[in-house]
Amino acid sequence: MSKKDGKYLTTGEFAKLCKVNKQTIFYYDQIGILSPVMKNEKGYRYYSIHQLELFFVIDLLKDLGMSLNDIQQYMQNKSPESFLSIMYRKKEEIVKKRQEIEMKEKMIEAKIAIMEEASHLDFNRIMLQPLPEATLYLSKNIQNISDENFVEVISDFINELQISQLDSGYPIGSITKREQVMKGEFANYSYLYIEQPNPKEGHPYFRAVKGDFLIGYHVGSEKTIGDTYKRLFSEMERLGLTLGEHVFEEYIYDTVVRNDKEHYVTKIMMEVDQG
Amino acid sequence: MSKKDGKYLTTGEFAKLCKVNKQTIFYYDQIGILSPVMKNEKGYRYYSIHQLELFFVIDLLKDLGMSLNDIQQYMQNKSPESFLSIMYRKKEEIVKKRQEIEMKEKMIEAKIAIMEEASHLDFNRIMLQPLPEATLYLSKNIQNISDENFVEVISDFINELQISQLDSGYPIGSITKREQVMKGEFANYSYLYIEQPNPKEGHPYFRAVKGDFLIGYHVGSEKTIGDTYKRLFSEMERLGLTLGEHVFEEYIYDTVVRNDKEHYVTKIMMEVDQG
DNA sequence: CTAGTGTATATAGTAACTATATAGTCAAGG
DNA sequence: CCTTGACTATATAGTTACTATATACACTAG
Repeated sequence: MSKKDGKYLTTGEFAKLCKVNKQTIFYYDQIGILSPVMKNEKGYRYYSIHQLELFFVIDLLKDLGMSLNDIQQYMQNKSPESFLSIMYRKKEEIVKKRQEIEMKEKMIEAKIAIMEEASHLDFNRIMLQPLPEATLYLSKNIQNISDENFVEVISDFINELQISQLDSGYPIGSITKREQVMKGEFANYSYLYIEQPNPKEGHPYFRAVKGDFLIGYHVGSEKTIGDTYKRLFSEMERLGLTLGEHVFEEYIYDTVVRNDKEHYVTKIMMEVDQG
Repeated sequence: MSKKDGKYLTTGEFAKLCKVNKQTIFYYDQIGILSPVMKNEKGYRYYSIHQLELFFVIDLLKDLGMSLNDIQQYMQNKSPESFLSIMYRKKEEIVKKRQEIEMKEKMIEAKIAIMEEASHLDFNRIMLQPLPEATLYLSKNIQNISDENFVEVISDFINELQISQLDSGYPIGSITKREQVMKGEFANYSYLYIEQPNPKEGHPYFRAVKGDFLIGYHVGSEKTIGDTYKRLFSEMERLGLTLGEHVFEEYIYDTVVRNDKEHYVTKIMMEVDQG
């Protein structure tokens, strides 16, 4: 549709170019954030192609978390200065958002790697393996911790994961000291940890591990994990090994991929020394 | 809160760690996507820290556009296999999403650059400037085009911008041929274009420009652009120049930053030859 | 001149929260 | 032991940004 002073688009055409529902365009007119340049005597709306750019800007702002209400505030009172200041603000936000996306991409890759690896495992086999050095982000010590303190430590740990983008997608694991394991206190962990495949500089709570590990898998709820520890200990004895300083546990299949606790799988990695 | 078999979190604590409203946690229980591991005789909910991981996964899926309904479908029937297949799908989607974010970041940078530059301009001055070579993405020819064809060409142009991520954030400009300009048909454009600061390989419709330009700014609606052309022509004559092949127009201030057409600013760049 | 597509308004429904109202629970201090 | 304040629960209504549906008028092609 055209008039002498330029070419115009109908609501349907405009909506198609914006790749949204026609109703959305009506709605934007109604709430006053994007009204047609002209309306004919029958009430038909006509948009100019310059308004497409405006739509794209609205879409951009919306994408960056601006509400239609806030957008409307700006639209009532446009100016190059306020637009520029919004852009500067949004520039900061989008950088953060990009970093979050990048982190999530890494998380997905990690989940894929874990699940692919798990699908090729025989959970009944116990193996002796040297594990390479790894960087772990540790929580504060939680051995014999009280309930309130536990919540606080976990809270700190989780917050730090999110603030510093340390959630690599790898499972949150636990470290138990030999003494507790020997006493059968398998749930009396000393630390929680999360592996960092690409460690960042400037974080204090890291810690490297390296050495020989006896690795077994416990299938079922945590309550029966003692049974698997028993199997591991007898295998240890058979191989003439002694328990090292720490035992690491990681959930491989948990509430994320299983409905039933009986199908949970916990990986147990025991540091061992040649007797 | 704890029980002999591990430490538990109340709804409030859990919500805080998830960084969401407590009501949201109730809601997730209600729709059955994340229910507490246990509920006491008074109906109090208790969550385990492993459920935090489940929440993070839900949040991830939600972020990647999965509806709570779809998430619920999965949660009813979890398995490592279906989780893995979701992850593979989401991996593709997040790559696309990252690229979109990157594009939007570039767009914001471009808008900032344009606005900053504009804020330092004197719109009354006419300048003779050599312009460097630039890569432009062009629409099909729209000279003397009919209304239906116009819509189709614009549609193609805009679609290609979005599909091939060519929307650089620079304004959509127009190219008018000398002949039309001489006849005073300032709105009878031959092409639309958008500048590509980082041109991609493998796109046919690109075109480089380079040479001397007489640059002026028209303040006000398009209807009165003839006045500014008149000023440009007299300046051209004063400098002993003749009009070259094309004239480029770009909206600097438009409906995005101004409510009133009288404050729109159009940049006019006339190719000129030394007489 | 009619069929089919387009436009309009008005109203109701949806997803995913979010807020509010009301009531029961619990631990700490006087 | 009782009260205060901070927590828990459910139920219901409200919000945002659409999205769908119903009804009526307009335009265009055969």
